[in-house]
Amino acid sequence: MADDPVRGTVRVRMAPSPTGPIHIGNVHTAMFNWLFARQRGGVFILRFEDTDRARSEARWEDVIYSELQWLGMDWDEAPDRGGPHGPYRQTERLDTYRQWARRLLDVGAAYECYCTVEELESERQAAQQEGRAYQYTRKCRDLTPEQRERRRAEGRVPAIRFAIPNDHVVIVDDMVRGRIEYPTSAIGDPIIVRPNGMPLYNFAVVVDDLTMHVTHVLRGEGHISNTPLQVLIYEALGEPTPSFGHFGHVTCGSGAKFSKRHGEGYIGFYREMGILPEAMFNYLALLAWTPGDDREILTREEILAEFDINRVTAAPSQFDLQKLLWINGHHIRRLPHAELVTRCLPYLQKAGLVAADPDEAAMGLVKGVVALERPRIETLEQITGATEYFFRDEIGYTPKAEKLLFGPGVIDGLREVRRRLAALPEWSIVALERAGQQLLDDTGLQAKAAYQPIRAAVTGRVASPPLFDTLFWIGRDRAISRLDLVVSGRELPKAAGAGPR
RNA sequence: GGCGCCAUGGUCAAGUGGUUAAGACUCCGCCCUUUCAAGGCGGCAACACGGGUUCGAGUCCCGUUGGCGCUACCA
Repeated sequence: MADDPVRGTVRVRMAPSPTGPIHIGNVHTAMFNWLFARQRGGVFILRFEDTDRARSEARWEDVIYSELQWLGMDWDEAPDRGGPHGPYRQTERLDTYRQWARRLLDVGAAYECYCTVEELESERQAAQQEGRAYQYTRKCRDLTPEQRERRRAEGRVPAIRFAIPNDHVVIVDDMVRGRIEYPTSAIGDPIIVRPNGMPLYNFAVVVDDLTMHVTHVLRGEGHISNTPLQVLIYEALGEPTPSFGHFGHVTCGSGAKFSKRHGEGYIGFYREMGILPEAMFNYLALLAWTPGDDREILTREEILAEFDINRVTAAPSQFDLQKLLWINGHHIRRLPHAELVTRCLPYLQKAGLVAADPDEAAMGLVKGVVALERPRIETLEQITGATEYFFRDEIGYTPKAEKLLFGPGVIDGLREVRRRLAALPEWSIVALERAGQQLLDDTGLQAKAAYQPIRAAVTGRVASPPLFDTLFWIGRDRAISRLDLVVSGRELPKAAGAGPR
């Protein structure tokens, strides 16, 4: 179903203000818009609401493009690629707003208001002192042409106000929350165009959405209260009203609602820590939506095939890093191994563990150790901490490892281990396993008692992948020199980070 | 203050008048196991409150409370 039965092709949009790094919540609604469009063969539009010139910057537009790209979402019409209904930046559409404002004036649905900011402010304060809710008095609504002329002569430049119809209830059939009723008595006549010609948000969105033929306005719940006014403007203009749907907000961190600053609400924060885009996509899809059964780990394709706006919940939701990490772990484990290696490599290089242009041997080691850690890591970045002892000559020892190495009889045991490892005819996992078994047979020790000290001595920690794989990839020379150090009784270097292992 | 939206465990959530109120994350325990993970099994933990409607209410209605939003010459 490529087309909406009554309106033709589905057209949706994301309309952010480029005033800071895009918030997770906006990415979430962008994603639902994208899913809705792609599922129906529709069009996904990107438009920037940059009328707040002081705070809008081009670099934030780039951030938005790259975050969408990272998540695998594409767009059809936008400033960067044009489209039939552009331009796609509000500051480049001023003429259009002027034309539509003229039309509102002509049909008598809007009027010029000559009140000054100071006058309005004092009215507002008066209302506040009397304890009544302020609403514009509408005193410019019925100005005669002569009165308007007189004010102009005083040098006043008018703003344009929209005339809200009296005693009328606007009904919106919201796609995610059903019928919403809103009395017009709660809305004062709003200014829609400033004296300097700059349109205000609620007017500009309507003009943009109608001239871009947007069929479904899917956005955050913060816009619910704006919707009745917007519907009134569509009606006054005699233009068809799009369908509306309002998603609950996604909040991040402890209560802080709109922290657009760096940190938890910024999606790049998660990318940098090694969250896979497919995991982020998966997690975000599960916020306010479920496939209708118990599945939690889903691919982008599965989500695209099964997303259903009728199953989207209206309640707000809290972003939970723990669950994202769990989902990320699953996606890491389901990645083809070569692909996982490719994605881990930059993290290892950034940590200085692997050269910028690793040779074949280095890549062999990377592949080997990534395979060992694959079931253990939850983020790509964790690969560095988890595998550094495979790459460095010098390692640090955690308190737990140190304590274990000081246990009774441990040093003597390790001397014997060192001797056997040095004598091994072949350094392979099979040979190491055989030697390990031999050690148990000869000493009568339990595996745990025999192996943990070895692990601690060669890795500096008490937890690692299976011992013989670990030894194999550490290599004979490093393993032996680490054993020598431990056996020597010299003080062991401390592990840098307070890593638990 | 006025108006609007929202309300199931700590978190994400299933549920569309009749269920012992699913499932997942987190946490705890057990199994597996050379350690740590992964995996398997099990456990703790919820319908915000008060009234209705109904034979019967987490589900419908009203009110209260709480959270959020709008109430701008912000978006």
